[in-house]
Amino acid sequence: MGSKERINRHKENIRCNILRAALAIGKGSGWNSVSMRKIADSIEYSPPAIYEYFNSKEALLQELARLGFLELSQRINQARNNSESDPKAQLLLMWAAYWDFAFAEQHLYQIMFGVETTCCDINEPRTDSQVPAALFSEVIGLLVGQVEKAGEIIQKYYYACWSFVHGLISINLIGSHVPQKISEQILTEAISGIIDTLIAPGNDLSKEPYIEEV
Amino acid sequence: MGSKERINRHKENIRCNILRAALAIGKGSGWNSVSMRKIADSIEYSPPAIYEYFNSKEALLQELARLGFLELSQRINQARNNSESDPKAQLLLMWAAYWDFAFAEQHLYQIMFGVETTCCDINEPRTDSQVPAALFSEVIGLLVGQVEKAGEIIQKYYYACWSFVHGLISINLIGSHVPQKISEQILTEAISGIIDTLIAPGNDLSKEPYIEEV
DNA sequence: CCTCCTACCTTTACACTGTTAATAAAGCTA
DNA sequence: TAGCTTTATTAACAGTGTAAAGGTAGGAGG
Repeated sequence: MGSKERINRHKENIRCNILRAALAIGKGSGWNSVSMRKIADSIEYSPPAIYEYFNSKEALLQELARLGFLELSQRINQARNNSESDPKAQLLLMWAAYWDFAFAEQHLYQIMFGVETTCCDINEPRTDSQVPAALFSEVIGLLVGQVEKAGEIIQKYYYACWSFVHGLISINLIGSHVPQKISEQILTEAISGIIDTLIAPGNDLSKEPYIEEV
Repeated sequence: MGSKERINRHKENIRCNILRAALAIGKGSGWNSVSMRKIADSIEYSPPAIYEYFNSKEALLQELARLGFLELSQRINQARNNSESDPKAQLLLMWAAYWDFAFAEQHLYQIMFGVETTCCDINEPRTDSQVPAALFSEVIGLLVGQVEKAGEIIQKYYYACWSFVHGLISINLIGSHVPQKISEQILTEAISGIIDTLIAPGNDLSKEPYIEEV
């Protein structure tokens, strides 16, 4: 009864080919021109055959985005493990990894965070997309220490860094002719600056208005 | 021959109706479901009639985006004029105006900066979209003063602020459940922080690597 | 006043799109 | 071998952007 596994392997293979084809078309001609028929053409199947593997085009693209988050998380994790144990240095390298991913996989980044794609169905858990946040938060936690309301402080600083990095990436991807070198310089300086305000002694974070209400 | 003007007025009116209809549909059901036929239905014309006024659907949406940039620029300008003449206070209010616009006109903001829409044709000048940058740069220039390489410093700080604000807005629009109050707090603190590093005495900006090469 | 011409608009049509229903073929199970 | 399940196909539907052809009304010139 090994045939069952062979068939499963075969199906998995087709599924993978579909994803690969979609990604290739997206990279080559933009996500707008990705169509079920073109994918079908590419894998030499009829268009409805794809629906055996994905419920809809939207689901297919979401799966691609999910794989993107997997890869992104891996890169961030790797950046952390490859560096010394100083949390600030770790954070800088992790954000650099995020940055590098966004440009190495521009098209994946677009469906992961593109306005039109992601904002629609927030019903489902989307756990994979939350892994990066967890990774960063953990390291930020090392800097914050065991203070009161640490969770909220961590969240706040994570969002601050993420906003900055994501914004800088978006602006670069849109094509606003900022030299990449300058962007990278802005990136490291800003992240470094945010972290410094975080670990500055005497910076009583608990004085923030929204935390005040105990 | 005043009829010529009446006709022109009439045409301008139809053109305006088309834009209004497109915006209404976009606001109501998302930009993906905006179609020439629905617009035509809404203004009670046949679909090809729209092509008398806009060369393509893309051009129509781009015109909407252009109007968005006009409105945005107006708001930023107003924020500056309504405030005292302290450049830092001005900048904070101007970015607040940018922020408010993004949420008051979420859908406009999406076509103005949506990944898929904007990144395609950068051939044309897109002058209207560059007005905000000019407005901010002017005020940043007041803080920088008449130092060497002022232009590059201004550009750098403008991009730093813009990235941050745009990133925070994007993340909020995507729907990542950050309480808006916290976002606004992050916003003002970060912008204020960036400006402070800018006007900090002894902060020799000309020491930056990319400026060094005289 | 009549003709012509131009601008505007509609109908029709084409080549696409995502997706579904009906159908055929192939392979495993009994 | 008979039947059932799985997998793929063809045909079709509703919708998309857009181009070409046709008509119709209103102003211009005789």
